[in-house]
Amino acid sequence: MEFNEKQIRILTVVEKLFSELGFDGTSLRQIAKEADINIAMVSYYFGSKEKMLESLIQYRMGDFRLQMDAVMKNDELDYLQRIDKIIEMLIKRMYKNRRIYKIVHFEYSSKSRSKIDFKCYVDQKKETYALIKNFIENGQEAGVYSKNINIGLVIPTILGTFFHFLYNQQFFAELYTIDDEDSLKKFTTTTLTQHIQQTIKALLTNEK
Amino acid sequence: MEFNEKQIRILTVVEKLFSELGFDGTSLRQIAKEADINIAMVSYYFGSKEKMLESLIQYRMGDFRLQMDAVMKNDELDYLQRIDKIIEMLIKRMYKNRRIYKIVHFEYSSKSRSKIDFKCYVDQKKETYALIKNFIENGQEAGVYSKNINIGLVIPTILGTFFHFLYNQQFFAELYTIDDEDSLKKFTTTTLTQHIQQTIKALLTNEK
Amino acid sequence: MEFNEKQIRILTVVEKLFSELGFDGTSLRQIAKEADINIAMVSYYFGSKEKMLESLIQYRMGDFRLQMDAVMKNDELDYLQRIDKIIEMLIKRMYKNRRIYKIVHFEYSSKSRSKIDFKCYVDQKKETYALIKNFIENGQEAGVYSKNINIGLVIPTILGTFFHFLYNQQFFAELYTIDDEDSLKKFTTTTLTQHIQQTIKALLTNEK
Amino acid sequence: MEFNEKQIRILTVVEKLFSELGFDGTSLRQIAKEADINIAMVSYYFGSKEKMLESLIQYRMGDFRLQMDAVMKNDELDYLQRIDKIIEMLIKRMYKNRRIYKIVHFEYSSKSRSKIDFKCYVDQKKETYALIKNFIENGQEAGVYSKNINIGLVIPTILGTFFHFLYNQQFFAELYTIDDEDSLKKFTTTTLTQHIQQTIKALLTNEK
DNA sequence: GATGAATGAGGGTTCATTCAT
DNA sequence: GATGAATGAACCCTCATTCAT
Repeated sequence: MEFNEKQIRILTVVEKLFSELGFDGTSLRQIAKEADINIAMVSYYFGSKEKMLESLIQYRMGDFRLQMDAVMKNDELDYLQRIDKIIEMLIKRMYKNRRIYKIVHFEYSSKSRSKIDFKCYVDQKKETYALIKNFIENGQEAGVYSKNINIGLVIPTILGTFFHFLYNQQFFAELYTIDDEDSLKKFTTTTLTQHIQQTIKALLTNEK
Repeated sequence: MEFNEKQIRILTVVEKLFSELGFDGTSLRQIAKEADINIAMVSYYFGSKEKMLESLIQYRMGDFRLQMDAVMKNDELDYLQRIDKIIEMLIKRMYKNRRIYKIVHFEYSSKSRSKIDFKCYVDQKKETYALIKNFIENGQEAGVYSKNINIGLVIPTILGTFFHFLYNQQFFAELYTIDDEDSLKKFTTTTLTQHIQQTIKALLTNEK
Repeated sequence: MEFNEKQIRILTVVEKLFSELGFDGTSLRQIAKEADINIAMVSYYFGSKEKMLESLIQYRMGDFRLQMDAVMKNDELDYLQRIDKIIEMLIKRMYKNRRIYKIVHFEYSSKSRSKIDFKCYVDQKKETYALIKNFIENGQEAGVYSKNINIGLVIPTILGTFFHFLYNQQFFAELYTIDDEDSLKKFTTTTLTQHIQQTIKALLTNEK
Repeated sequence: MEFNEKQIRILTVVEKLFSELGFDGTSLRQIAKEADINIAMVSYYFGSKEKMLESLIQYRMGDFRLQMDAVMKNDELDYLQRIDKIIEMLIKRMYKNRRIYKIVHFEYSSKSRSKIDFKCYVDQKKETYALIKNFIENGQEAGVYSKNINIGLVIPTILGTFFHFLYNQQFFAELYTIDDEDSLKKFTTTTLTQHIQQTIKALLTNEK
């Protein structure tokens, strides 16, 4: 499905508001006002509020799979360097798309949202899982990674650390003096990324 | 602040609905109906919807600090056994209170909820952080734990892994055949706990 | 009907709030809070909100008739001096009771308030009218006052001028630099009183 | 600001109900029912209950200034005839707009209504005052009117007499056998008007 | 294709009053 | 006699959506 310029303008506003105020906390009036469009446009373009969220997910989740393959098959790097690269890339992706992730995390885990189709999100999760699984298994066969690892839970550790940090940003802001978006981005791409890399490498290479 | 029997009944319903439908997604009428009370009771007892959430947080966050001290000072266990115990306890606590955590995670990270007082939650986070910090530093001084650790990010790794798993439960349900609350609880207290223990221990004891 | 100390305390608060916020604009909660009593006391003591207003009217309108007789029969003063005295007294009375008058003026002229019994107010109006009528007729027989006067409309002129000034106080505040209660009282008892005296005397003594 | 047909229909109902039941005593439901519109229309058209009152004031106070100029500059009439004309016109205007005046008198003098913008009303009052002031001063210079007059209080005397009569209509109904709207109008335009004309002329021409 | 007008439903809150104690 | 707890009804307002144009 293609989106025209106006639809994209709306979706950009929607993403911002949904991530800040939540799906139920955002009204179509706010969206219409902030996007400077008529309120009827929303229903007209997307059908309903729910459908609009689905469109947003689809719009944001579309172009993810491509990047990863490249990294994983890069033969110049060894397995430790490659996991560093993967984590770096995952965090960059999550940071860039943190808004849509927040929306999805919340709505996806709610019983009430059974009407919303999260196929795009789930598909992407499956792909990421498959890629990581394949990568770690190769590392295990190459004798670099420990065999005693619950592969399915590696991604929750990477992503979970990142998002838990993000959702408690106010709390960590004091601890690490993060006071604006720039410092947040910097902390994320340096300190936080390093911590996660360190953690995952320790897990993957630990003997016991 | 003390809560009487009726207030607790309401808060129990509120916790369930808020965690399933979100704060904005839950109406006072739903709460009143499910708790079998008059809708005016909500305002009467708590003042407002926002205050009701604060009361819920206060009610649930009240009795946490006590448990941890005991574990941390248990001299019979060595540092590796103690970190296992701590993680086990943290996960049990989070699992038990997963509903209120979900609510708080979402609302705490929303700009719109600046009116709500999350002091209880933040206080508890601070305490948990202080205890973990103290524990790890002791382990470092004892020469058991590596000195190259970002202590503030250890908790996000523990809690983040757990919650990311939880919020994507539908996804992992297929992977690990989790189909009801019992199997979820079992998986959490065994496989997931073990993974997190393994990860954190690897991180803490890793040389490099 | 007698009122005990607590009832009087309530009625004092009620008079203030009703005159500032109106009957419908004042809630029993506000009254209870300001009078520092339990909210149930209001219904308990007066039966209902409407009955409470009736009690207030009764309480305030009780002791009016006595003062006037004295002035009217004061033989030491001539008819021009006596009308001055009467107007002075009327304005003092109205100023002192301006709050209850405002309430009554509004509610008495409302169709919806047919439930409320304004007997006390009407009785007092009748008496005042009878006294003024008698006084002017005596003045006419004495040849001091003109015979071409609509006696029933003299009181509206006196009271109306006063209340119109009062109800548009904000407007006149600029014109006459009235900025607090003291300056209001001073203006009322001097300039405004003089204007009304001058007007009524001109009317009563005008030949044509 | 222009009002469409439907808005005017609503405002007509609003004026009637507000003047009979008061601002706080009238619910949007009553208005919606009587105007035969959906209750949401009120907020849709005017924004809020308060704004609706402002719109009503604006709607009613819009076209006043024009009439007066004509009368005041009518050179065919002498100063006594002209003050008669002015009073006649003022009373006609007030009678015609008695409802909105009642609403404004009450709400304008209430502390609670500080949110409502009475600019239109105040502006009109200022204009009327300026015109009367100018007219009387001209009469004084022409040697027709006494110089010993508090000009700012002449309008309260004219308007006050009228409104005090109106607000105590129930009382005067007995005295002057006024039992329907026709007899009220007749009394107002004849007897009451004459009384006020007589009073003001006596005041303006009185020597002392 | 796009939109202003309009609406039924429901939102959170406050109301005056009652009743058991 | 006095009061805290409780309630049904109503409050104003906003919601997502529809429909005629």
